[in-house]
Amino acid sequence: MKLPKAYEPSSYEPQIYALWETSGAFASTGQGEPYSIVMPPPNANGNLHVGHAYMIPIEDILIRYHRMQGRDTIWIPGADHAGFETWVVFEKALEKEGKSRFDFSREQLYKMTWNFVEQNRGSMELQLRALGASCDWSRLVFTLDKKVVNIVYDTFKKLWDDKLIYRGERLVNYCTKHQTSFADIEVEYREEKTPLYYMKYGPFELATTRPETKFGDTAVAVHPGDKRYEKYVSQTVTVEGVNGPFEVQVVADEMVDPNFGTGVVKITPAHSFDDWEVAQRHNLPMKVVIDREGRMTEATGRFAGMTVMDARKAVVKALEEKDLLVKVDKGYKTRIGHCYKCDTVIEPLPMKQWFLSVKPLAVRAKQAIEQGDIKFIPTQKGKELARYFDELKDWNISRQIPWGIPIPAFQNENDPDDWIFDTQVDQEKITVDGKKYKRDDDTFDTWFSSGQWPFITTDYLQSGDLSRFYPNSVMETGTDLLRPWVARMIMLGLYCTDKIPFDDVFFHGLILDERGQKMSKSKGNVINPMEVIGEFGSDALRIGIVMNRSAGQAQAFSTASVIAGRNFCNKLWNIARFIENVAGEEGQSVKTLLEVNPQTPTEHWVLQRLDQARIRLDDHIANYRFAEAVETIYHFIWDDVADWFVEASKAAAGHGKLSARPEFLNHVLGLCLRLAHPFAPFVTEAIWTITHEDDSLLISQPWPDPQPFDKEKAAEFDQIRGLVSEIRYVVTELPASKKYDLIYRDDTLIADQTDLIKSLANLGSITKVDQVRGLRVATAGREAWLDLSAELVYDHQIKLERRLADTRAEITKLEQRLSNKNYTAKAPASLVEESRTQLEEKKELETRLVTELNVISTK
RNA sequence: GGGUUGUUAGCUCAGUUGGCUAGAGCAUCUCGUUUACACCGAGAGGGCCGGGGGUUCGAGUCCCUCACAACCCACCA
Repeated sequence: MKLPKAYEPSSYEPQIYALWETSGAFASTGQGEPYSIVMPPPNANGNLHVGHAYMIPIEDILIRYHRMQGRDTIWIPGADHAGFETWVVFEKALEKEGKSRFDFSREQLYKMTWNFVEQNRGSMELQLRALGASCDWSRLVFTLDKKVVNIVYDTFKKLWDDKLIYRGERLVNYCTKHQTSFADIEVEYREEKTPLYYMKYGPFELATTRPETKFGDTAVAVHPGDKRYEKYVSQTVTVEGVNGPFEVQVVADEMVDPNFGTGVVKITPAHSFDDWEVAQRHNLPMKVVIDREGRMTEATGRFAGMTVMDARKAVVKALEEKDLLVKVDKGYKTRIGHCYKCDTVIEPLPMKQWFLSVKPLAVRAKQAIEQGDIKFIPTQKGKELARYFDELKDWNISRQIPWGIPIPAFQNENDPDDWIFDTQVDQEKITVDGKKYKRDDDTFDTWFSSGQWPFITTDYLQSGDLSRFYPNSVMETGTDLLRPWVARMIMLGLYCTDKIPFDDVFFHGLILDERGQKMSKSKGNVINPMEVIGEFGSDALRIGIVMNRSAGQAQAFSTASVIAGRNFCNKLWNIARFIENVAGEEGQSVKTLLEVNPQTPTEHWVLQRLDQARIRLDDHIANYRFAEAVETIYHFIWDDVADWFVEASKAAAGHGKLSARPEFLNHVLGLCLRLAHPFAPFVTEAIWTITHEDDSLLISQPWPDPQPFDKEKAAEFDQIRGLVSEIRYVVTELPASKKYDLIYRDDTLIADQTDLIKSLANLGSITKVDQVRGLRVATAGREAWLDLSAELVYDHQIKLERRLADTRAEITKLEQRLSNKNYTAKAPASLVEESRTQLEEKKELETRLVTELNVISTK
């Protein structure tokens, strides 16, 4: 088949992907050393974003590369039920229909959400295909699949039996709109202006931003060293309040800043995280005054039923009326937590939750990190994580949304403290040993189940056929998931399997918009990867996003780089077109890929370059330097293959000479496609399948072996390149209307490669002469002259003079360096030797330049 | 307040354990329609490597310090 003139990604990519998928190329082979990646599961019913457009190519590069290396490779895709995110979307859809979650039972809600997800599912899977993800779709795991739930229950049971699960009342970040608690990391804090009210408070005066919580006060705290209030500590004082007098204890606690406000703090254990801590330390009672709807409770008397904000106004007014308000600082600023979805102010509320005692798990995880059992890229992330394990608090694993894995626990109807583990979560009530139990309606925190992802997806605990892929070779994820996810995978992985879940962790940074701003819907600066693919192609996006980017750094998206990627694909395409044409003219077919040994210097040279590129790619990929790897393949293909090798092959192509042997061109093309395939899978595969008449696929080809080339021969071509570059440099400055001639004497390389040099340097002729004239091609160090008129030579004089000055400056520098005894004594011998050689070369060049200038001036 | 990262060409970024004249892409300038490619070719220009100090024969790279930016954690009653 013939290659069409231009590469149109959109007309090849879908078919190419379908070819791969139907051929079974994505499946593990069962042969060789296992190499595995488990994909961080994208939201099942969402769309991919640019973050995925970075994550997927990286993982795909690793997978394709190792697959070609002959490893037994698997990339397991996943789909996330995305507990909270999906829930919000679903609830909005419900609201549109004029319904609410309160109209349905939990079972109904779960089923409805399931159907909702099913309906909206599929787009992210299509988008993964558009990105070229060579993952094994037959292994796709959904985070609510039965097997996931079963393992999560086993883990919960194991933790339960190990007494690491407990029911505790804790202050939680509670969103009164979503009726759910949040992990600390899910709360968005913002600095805001909020009035600071100074009020009379028994014998004290104190400041608070939340006067409405006054009814929940059970103490006041002062700093232990604060002389002003020393005498009150441990006393009970009577406070006149808006609802009449009440009593509180006075405690001394370090958390109080004696310099802030009046140095006195009212303690409301039920509605403030700090106060909660103080209450724990001093055994203080707790009084709840705000309910889950965000309204004041009966305990607040006449304020009951008011919203928090209304109550605040009403209480302030009441304080004023009772002359208890001293002053108001209206300019006070503080950080207030908001629900990251609906922006409602987060209320700290005490609630019964399931907790996991993380200490024993964290200690083990930290130890593993400190022993270096896991390789982190970038390295600092490991240290960050080790510190995090020190300060990790017990993990609240309950969530109050129906869309998730139900917690398999039941409560005795007659004894609230009697909880049993049971997996019959489809039953609202069960009877065990004659006692009636009621199901807990909470679901697990998403991270509790996804924290087990590496061994769930590989069926490790079930010794399934994928268990050889655990631990995973590498976990590739975003820096933002270091704590919520990676930390948990390590803890739970060690706890459940006694193994670290992955050998390496690679963190990719956030992708910012073109101006370095964080992307957000509200800013309207979100880049849709599918649009980029539509415009430039999938390979272009992959290359553009991987190049100019390093691990763990938040960096801007760059359309220019995507364009570079597109151009690269086009370059590859056209190299293939050229080779196809030559092969066609010569009657050669590309059907078979035979090993073809190099003959000419050009051929030796290109194999040398190819080998060097291969070695560098191996090294870059082994060290997760993807941007450098892309740069390596880009420049090898463009500079070495297109600009030198292909150009050089033209010199002989028209002469029926063998230096442009079509079979060798084909051979090189095949090697290039293989090297480039992990980075630009679509275009390389398109070229492969079009130029090969058999039904082989590039995706399944082996990575190139070391190449047979002769260094000496390759060096000859380097000599030619030097000469050609020099000629081009000189000729560029000359009038462009005509071709120039080269003359030489006693130069076998030039004699042997006349056609090549003539073609590459675009010369009129190359002739051997006895008497030279014109301008010597000075820097290349060959016996060659450009046959120029005296005027042209004279015009070039200035350039030569400048070059001479530069050369002399370099000589001075080198001489200074070498005359420094400290340098010659302390620097490595090889380096000093290098400097010496360099000096020699520069001096030779100087001599040639001087001679040439003398010749010019005497003319 | 604590921590992390960053500050290199007009823009976006590389620069691996300190070592040759600090690189790339895009952009800019000059020349060029040589039948693979104008999504091209040949060539060029452009950098007090954020400021200051130090260690070293040698610093973009290590140390100190300052400035600015981003992010994370904690705290702010």
